[in-house]
Amino acid sequence: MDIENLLKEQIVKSFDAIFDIDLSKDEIHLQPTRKEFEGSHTFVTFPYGKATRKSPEETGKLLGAFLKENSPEVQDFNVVKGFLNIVVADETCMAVLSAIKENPEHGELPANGKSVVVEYSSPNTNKPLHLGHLRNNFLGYSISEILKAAGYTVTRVNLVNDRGIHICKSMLAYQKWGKGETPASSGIKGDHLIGNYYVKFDKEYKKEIEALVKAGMDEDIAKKKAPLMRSAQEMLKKWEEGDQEVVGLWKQMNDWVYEGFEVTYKNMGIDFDAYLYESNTYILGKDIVEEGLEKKVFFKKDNGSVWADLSDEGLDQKLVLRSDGTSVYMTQDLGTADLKYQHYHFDKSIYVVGNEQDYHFVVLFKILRKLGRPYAEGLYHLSYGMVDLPTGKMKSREGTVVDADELMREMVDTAKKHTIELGKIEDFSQDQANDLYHILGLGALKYFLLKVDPKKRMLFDPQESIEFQGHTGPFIQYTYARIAAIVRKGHQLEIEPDQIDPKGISSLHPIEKTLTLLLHEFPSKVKAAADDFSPSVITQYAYDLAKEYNRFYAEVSIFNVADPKAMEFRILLSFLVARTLKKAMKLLGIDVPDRM
RNA sequence: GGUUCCAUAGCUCAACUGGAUAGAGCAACUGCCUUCUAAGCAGUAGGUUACAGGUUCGAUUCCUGUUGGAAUCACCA
Repeated sequence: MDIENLLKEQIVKSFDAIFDIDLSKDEIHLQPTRKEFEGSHTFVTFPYGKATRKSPEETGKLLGAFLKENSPEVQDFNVVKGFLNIVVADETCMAVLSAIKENPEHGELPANGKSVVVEYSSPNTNKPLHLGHLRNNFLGYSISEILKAAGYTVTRVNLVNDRGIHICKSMLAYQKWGKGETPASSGIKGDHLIGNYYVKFDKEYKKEIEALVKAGMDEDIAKKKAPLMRSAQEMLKKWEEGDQEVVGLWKQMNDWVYEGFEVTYKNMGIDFDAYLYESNTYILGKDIVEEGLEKKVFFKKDNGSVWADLSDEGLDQKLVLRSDGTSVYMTQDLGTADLKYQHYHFDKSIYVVGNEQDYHFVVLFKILRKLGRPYAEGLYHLSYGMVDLPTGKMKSREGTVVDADELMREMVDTAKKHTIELGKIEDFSQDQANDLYHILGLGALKYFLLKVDPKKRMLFDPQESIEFQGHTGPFIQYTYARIAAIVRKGHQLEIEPDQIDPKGISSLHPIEKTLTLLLHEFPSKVKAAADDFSPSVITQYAYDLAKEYNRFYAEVSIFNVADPKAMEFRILLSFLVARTLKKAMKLLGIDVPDRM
């Protein structure tokens, strides 16, 4: 049963009966009633004035009266100007709650037989993960969970960027200045150790450029001629030729990085179904370049470089293969797209990549369409905004980044501090306490990064840090823990939620009704989040639900009521709110604690 | 300079895709713990939705222009 759908049907019938106007259900649009008015669903009558030949207000009144008379689900109505506010019947809400209780999979949509590949994280192996990566990872993980709940089969792929000039920069710096340092010898986590050398390279490289410019060289030329850059390029060439020493160093350093990443991913609670490595995929696109030349999608310039001409689509020309025959980013991505399709036969393929690469993906998708790839329509760039600091953009090379490991540690520390101050878990073991700090700290961080619309850039102020009060992860976790306490107390009284029948209460408190209808909305929120690829739909929903529950908690007594049916109803309602909050948070990759 | 995106309370964000008096949180101020967890609840204050036009019953939302900001336009990724 879907109340909104049902009301739409009733409204269609009413239009037919009263005005002899034939509407389809899809034309009817309902919106939530603003809380200053009575009711839950609102139908706007302004657009129908011409057809009904009545004022919007009169139209609303006629419709409302008809609904109240003929629909058992409509208990009452009121009309304000052109707004018809509908009050859903108590019995309907009880039936709704009963149905939700009976369905442990409430909020999980039936399997739709479609598969989707979600690519996210995709780190470079030359530096540790930072705040920007956190947004990427949390988004990718969450959207995967949401798509699963929406009925898709999901494969999560991490395409590791493990080769290229930037990797050689770290390698070169290590070779020159590393003195055989290892994670073991220095006590530095592998990814951080490598990152240090990437920064070192940039510092020395800049010195070289400066010196050359001072000697009278043009800056652009100096950037290319600087000895360090030339050495790095030479190293890349050796790597591509399979030079043993270079490849050996590359393997060694990448292994250190992977050890570091593994720890970070584990802390984040992020994982993948498959890994792809660019060192394996970078050659793949070359066949497609040939194919594109045959199909006249690409053309070759005199120097041998290959280009896609997209000027007929309002874009310019784009390089797909260098004149020396080596591949560029675009070449690889063409090849990897095919590879993914061969492996997974996806209906949709999502790329979770920052919006600085918008243009790249526009071009990539257009080319694949021109090449007649059957999967081209299912490609989607989930383009998310950058995370800015108050000081501006983060730059790894300049060391002005918020490090992921450090930030997570700080969040957990802050959670610990808050928890100890409140002193509610003094009977916890050390392990239990540490688990809780982790759940809360990561919950705060994930919620903070996911609550903003992915498309928008957002600001992170490390000074003010992340809140644990108000519109936050811990607020929702707290609400869950509160309800867990209620359920425990119910258990002591031998009242078990799954044995409660919510029907047959004499009347419902308005907040009980609101909560029930909110629970009822969960599946449609999951669908909306999946359709928009937007976890923020879920964060907002979880917040609204938790907020409303806390209002209920403050206003209504659960165990201190005369009517045992009313008490049971409230326990069941609480239980189902908790169940739904837990599910919603799971879609965000956030755990909830039983106590906090 | 071309293209794309953005601009909402002091700050961080919403606004169900064109609907009611634009909502939350933080920060400030007032109340509420002898009763189920105060990481909570209730309230006060805070707005010319960057600016100027236009479209219509109705605009934060759509169109045009202006101002300010970001990204991108590499034989980098």
